[in-house]
Amino acid sequence: MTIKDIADKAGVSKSTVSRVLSGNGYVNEETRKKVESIIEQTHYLPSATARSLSKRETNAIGVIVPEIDNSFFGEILRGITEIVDQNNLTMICCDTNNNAQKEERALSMLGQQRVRGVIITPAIDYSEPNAAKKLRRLLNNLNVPVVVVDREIDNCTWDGVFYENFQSAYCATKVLIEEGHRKIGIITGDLGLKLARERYQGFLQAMEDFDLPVEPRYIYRGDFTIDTAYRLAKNMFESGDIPEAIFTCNNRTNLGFIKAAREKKFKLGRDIAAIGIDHVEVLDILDYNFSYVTRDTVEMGRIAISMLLNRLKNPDMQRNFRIMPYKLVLKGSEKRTPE
Amino acid sequence: MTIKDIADKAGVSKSTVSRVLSGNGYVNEETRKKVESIIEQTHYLPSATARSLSKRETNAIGVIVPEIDNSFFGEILRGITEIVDQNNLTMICCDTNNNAQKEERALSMLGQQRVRGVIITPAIDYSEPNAAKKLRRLLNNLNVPVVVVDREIDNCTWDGVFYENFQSAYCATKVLIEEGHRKIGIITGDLGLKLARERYQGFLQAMEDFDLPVEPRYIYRGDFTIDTAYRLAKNMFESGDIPEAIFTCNNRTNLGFIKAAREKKFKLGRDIAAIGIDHVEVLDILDYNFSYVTRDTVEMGRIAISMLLNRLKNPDMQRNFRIMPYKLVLKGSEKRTPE
DNA sequence: TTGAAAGCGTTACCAT
DNA sequence: ATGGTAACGCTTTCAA
Repeated sequence: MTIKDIADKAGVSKSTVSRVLSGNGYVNEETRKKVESIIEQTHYLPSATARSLSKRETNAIGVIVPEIDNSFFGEILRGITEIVDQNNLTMICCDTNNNAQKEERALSMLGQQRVRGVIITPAIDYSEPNAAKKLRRLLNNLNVPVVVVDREIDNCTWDGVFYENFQSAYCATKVLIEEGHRKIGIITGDLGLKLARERYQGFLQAMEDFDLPVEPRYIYRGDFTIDTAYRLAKNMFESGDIPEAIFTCNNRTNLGFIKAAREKKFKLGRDIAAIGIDHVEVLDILDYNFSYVTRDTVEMGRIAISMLLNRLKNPDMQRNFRIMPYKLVLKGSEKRTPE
Repeated sequence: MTIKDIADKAGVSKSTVSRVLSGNGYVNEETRKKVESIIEQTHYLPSATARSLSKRETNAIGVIVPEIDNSFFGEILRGITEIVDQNNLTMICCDTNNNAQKEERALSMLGQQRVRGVIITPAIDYSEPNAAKKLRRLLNNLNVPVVVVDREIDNCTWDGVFYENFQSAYCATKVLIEEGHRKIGIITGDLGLKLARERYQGFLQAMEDFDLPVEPRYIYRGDFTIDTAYRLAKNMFESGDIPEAIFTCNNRTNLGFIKAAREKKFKLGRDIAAIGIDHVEVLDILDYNFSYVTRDTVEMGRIAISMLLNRLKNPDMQRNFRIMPYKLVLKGSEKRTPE
C-alpha cells in the first residue's frame, strides 16, 4: 500500500495525496474529503522511511543510557518519552550496560539512522585512558546536537543537564556535622568520574570548613555499585573501627551500605548516622528512615529533550548548561541517638 | 557524504562500494582495501533510511511498555536490548503510561516506521469496553509479527510470554494455609485484567481445596497501584477486623501493603502474615522479610525478542506461547509468630 | 487547484 | 570483477 495506490483509488495524482497528507499546499475540499476517506478505509500509513529519504531528515532522536534497568534512568526515560510523544518524534533507545564498546556501536547505529540528535549518559569506562577523547570524536562525527545527562564529558561544548554534585555533598556532610558527629566516613563513587570527584570534594570541603579532620581510614573508595559498597561497609563494620556517621554517594551505594548495616544489626539513626545522595523510590514508599539529598529525575529527562528540541530550532543559541538543584530529605538516619 | 562520494574518491562505481559495504558479490581484494580505507578516513556511515527504502525492509523493532519507570519493565527492556544489540537491530521504544490513546498513537508511529515486529505489553484501559478488539485491529493492521508480554490480549493468536498466574497465586496461598492461617485476605489487582483474575482464581482454588471459607470482607479489590493497595490496607488495619494473613498480587500492591503495615506498626511475620507476587529488587537487597513468588523478568525480555526473531525467520511455525514458571522465595513474612 | 517529473541514497539486476 | 540503471515511496518544484 503506497501513496500511488491511494492516488489511483481516489483518481488523483500522488502529489495531491501528498498534499492532503502533509497539509501543505492547496487542495480542493471535495478531493481532500475523498482522499481522506480512502486513507481511512484502507488503513494506509505513509512510509516514514520514504518520507525521511525524500525530506533528507528523520524524526528520530537517539537516547543512550548505561543501565536501562536502574530506576534512575527509568525516570529519565519517562521524562523524555513524555515530550518525545508530544512532538511526534520517535525514540531509538540504546542501553550500553556501561560498556564503552557497546556505546561505540550504539553511536554508529544512531548515525546510520540519521537521528536528529542524541541524548547520552556516557558509559563508565575503566580500561581506556583517553576514552573521553574517543567519545567526543564519535559524537562529533554524528554532526547533530547532543545533550549530555548526569555524567559530564571533559572538554565538550554540548548542552547538558547535571547535578549540584559538590553542593549536595557539602550539604549532606554538613547535616552530619551539625548533628554533632566528628568521625565521619564516606563511601565514594568511582573517582575516575568527575561527578564522583565533585561529591568527594564537597565532602572534603565541608569537613575542612568545620575544622574536622579527614581520617584516611574512613575514606572508602567505592565504584557506585551495590556490591562494592556492601563489601566496603561490611569490612568496616567487622573491623571494629567504625565512624560515627557515613556519607554514601549514589543510590546504589546507599543500598549497599544499608544492606551491610542491616546485616550487622546496626540501626541507622541509633547505632550509626548515615546520609546519602539520590532517592530510592522503594525506601520512600516504605518510609524507611534513610536521609538523603536528591533531585527531580523525571524533570531532568524533560529538560534534556527540551534542550535538544530548542537546539534543533535554534542551532546558534548559546550553550545550555543546566544544573539541577538538590533537595534535602531528612528521615532520621542523620542522627545517632542510642535509645 | 553519500555512497557516490565514496565511489568517486575511490575511482569506482557506487555498485562496487555497495558490494564492499554489504559483503555481497565479488570485489577485488585491492579495490576492497582502497574503498575500505576511504570509508575509514571519511567516517562515512551509510544511510539506514536509503537502505531500508531500497531493500523494502527496516531493521527496527518496536517495543511498547505501559510504565517505563516501573522496574519490572526496566528488567524486561534490559533483556530485550541484550539481544537486539547482538542482532544489529534498532529498538524503537514507546511508553504508553497505561493510556490506550497513547498506545494507539505509538502503534501508528511504529507502522509508519515499518518496524519488522513489535513487542507489546498492552496498556490497562478502564474506560473503553471493547478495547481488546480495537487493539487487535491496530496490531493486525501493522501486518508484522507481534509478541505479547505479561498481559494477555483476548482471542489473539500472537506469540507471547506470560506467567503462571493461577499456579503462583495458588502456591502463595497454600504457603499461608500450611502455616496454619485460617483467616486469609487478598488485595487483588484490577480484575478487568485477565492476569489479575487468574491470580484471584488461584487464591480461591487454594482456599477451596483446603476447605477454608473465603470471607468477602477480606477480599480487597485493588488495581495494581501502590496507592490503592495502601489505602485498602490502611482501612483494613484501622477497621480492627484484620485477617491473619494477606496475599498481595503484584509488586506495586506488595509495596502499598507493606507501607501501610509499617505505618500501623504491624510487623510482618509477627503481627500479620503476608506473601506477594513479584520481587522488588530493593527489598531483596535489604533482606527485608517479605515472602513472594516471582519469575525471571530479564529472561522474559530475552524470550520475547527471541520469539520475534524466530517468527521472522519462520513465519509459519506454530504459535509460541511461553509461560514463565514461578519461584517461591520465603523470607519469614509467611509466618505469624508473636515474639 | 492539480499533475509531471526530478531527486533523496541505497540495492539489485543485468551487461560487459 | 565492475559499472550502469531502474526501483524503492515519498516530497517538492515547476508548469499548466
